Amino acid sequence: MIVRASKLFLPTLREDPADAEAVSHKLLVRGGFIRQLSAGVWTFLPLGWRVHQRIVQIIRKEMDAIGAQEMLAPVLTPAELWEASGRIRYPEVFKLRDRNDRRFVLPMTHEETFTFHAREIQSYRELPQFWYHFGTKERDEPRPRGGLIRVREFIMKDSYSFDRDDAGLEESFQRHAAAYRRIFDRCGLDYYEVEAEPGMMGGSESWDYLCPAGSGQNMLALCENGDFGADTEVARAVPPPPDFPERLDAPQEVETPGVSTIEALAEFLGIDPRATSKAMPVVTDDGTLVLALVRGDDRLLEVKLEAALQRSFRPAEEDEIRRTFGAGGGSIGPVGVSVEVVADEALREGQFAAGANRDGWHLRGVEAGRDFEPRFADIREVGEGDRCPNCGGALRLQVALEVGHIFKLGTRFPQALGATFLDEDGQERPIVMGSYGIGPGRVMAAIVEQHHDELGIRWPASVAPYDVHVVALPGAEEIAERAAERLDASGKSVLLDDRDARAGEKFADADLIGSPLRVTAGRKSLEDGAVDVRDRATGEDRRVAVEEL
RNA sequence: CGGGACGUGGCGCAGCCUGGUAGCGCGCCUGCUUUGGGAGCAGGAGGCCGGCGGUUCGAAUCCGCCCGUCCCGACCA
Repeated sequence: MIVRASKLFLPTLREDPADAEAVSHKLLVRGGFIRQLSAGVWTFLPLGWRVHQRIVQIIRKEMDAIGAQEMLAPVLTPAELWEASGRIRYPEVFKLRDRNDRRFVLPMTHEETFTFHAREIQSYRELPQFWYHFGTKERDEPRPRGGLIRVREFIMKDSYSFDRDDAGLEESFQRHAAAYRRIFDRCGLDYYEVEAEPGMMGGSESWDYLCPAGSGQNMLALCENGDFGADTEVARAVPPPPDFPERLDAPQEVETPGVSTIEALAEFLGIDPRATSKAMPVVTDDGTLVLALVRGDDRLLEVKLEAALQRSFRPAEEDEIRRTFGAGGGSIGPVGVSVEVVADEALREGQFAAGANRDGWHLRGVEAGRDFEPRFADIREVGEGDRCPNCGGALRLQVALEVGHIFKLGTRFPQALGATFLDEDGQERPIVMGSYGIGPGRVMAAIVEQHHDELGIRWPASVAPYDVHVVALPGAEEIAERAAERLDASGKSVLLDDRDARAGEKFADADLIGSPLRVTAGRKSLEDGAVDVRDRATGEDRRVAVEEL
């Protein structure tokens, strides 16, 4: 197919849009791929939609290859389904009413809808099933940002597996994981498959596909030796060891007037800040007060504590702290308290300074197991300087973009919505479910984040808007046409720049748009009856006769 | 939801502090010249200055409220 630039709606911009920060945001807008309609709401212009469609097609092929069946579920969804699953209470769910006051939801994913249809599955003989669609998702995001990186409406490939038991789910999950790896490979992405925090989806296990990028909402912890990559929300790393002071046989009270920070405490006691501990009292959603304890130089990571407690929580308030510990926030500790203590793994060995539950006093030489009985859990945030849990190599943190997420959901939705089947023994059992999502728009943003230079985008051939960008310069229109036709005949998609514009402008647009090959027909090449072919990625140029294209 | 910034032709910006008939660059239209990396000259079109209210003889400019957009945080399949 030959598309003429003179007829194409391709509004390229010379300057970066003022409100863009992320590279992918700038280049996709400048290149005329996308335009914003409202915060987090984007239109794909012709070029952007072509790329989107190419990504969709790669996903579709790989989903079909594992036996998944494509269908299409609606956006408008009766609220009852979401009441049944309980997800209606999530604040980012768009809700609306019709003229008769019937309540609807605009889904962020389609677990409810697909489970609703899975109710027609009656026998183990019909299992497993893989269903998927490319559906529009809506999210009332509190803060959209970064072009296509975080949006309020987007298309997602979501698939759902239905199995009779956990072993079946494991198999379905692995097949999806393999398909996802092929998809991201074909898209030319550098990515990591990592354990993830399942968040509000729940379920027993989930994996994330994270792409290192200049912008993104996830943080990857990567080992210098390449044997470890994990989302910092779940990463379990080895913190640098403390330089412990001399061991004490029992905790010793020390008066520490006016000392409320870890730095001040370490300095006052003349010890390594790593040999101190920090107490964070929280109140869980059932009203229980819990004391979380991390090393003085560490930060508590809320999602990890939430996972450890299996409940959400809020920080305790000053009066709750005083009532429970008999001291203010800066002076509390784990010794002699009646509440549950969740201590970070880093506190398992050694003696640490801690608050004494007495204003203006601390304890030194506090030892877990001897002076208090905590429940240990990994609740600290991974930091620069940590070591790899596998090989001890240095970890570095890398911003990353989540392009896919797969979940072992189990029976939560089938149970809530009554999707059951009969097994060989005639027993009614809930279907065991998995769900698997990829955002093609995010994939597109991630590709641009990873494939660009100062001039523009360098699309991998598999997803480029056009295979070849033919630039027709004045006097060589005819040879350009012939080149385009020849390329078209050989099955390439061609963008022919036949606009009445200057050479520099055409080259700049070609670089910006970023198709993998550029073919230039102009006076220079005309002398040889040839064209110049340039590789966008390498910048390599060669002169080729039209007949040899 | 907390903090910060911004809103002026299509795009990027100045003007606002110190009120007095709205400006620059790019883009756009016409003509001539030019033509392998974003041309030159000449002429031209295009703006409820985000909205509403207030102060004032007079508001893009000062005050108030609202809306929108971006950034940081909280939040996030």
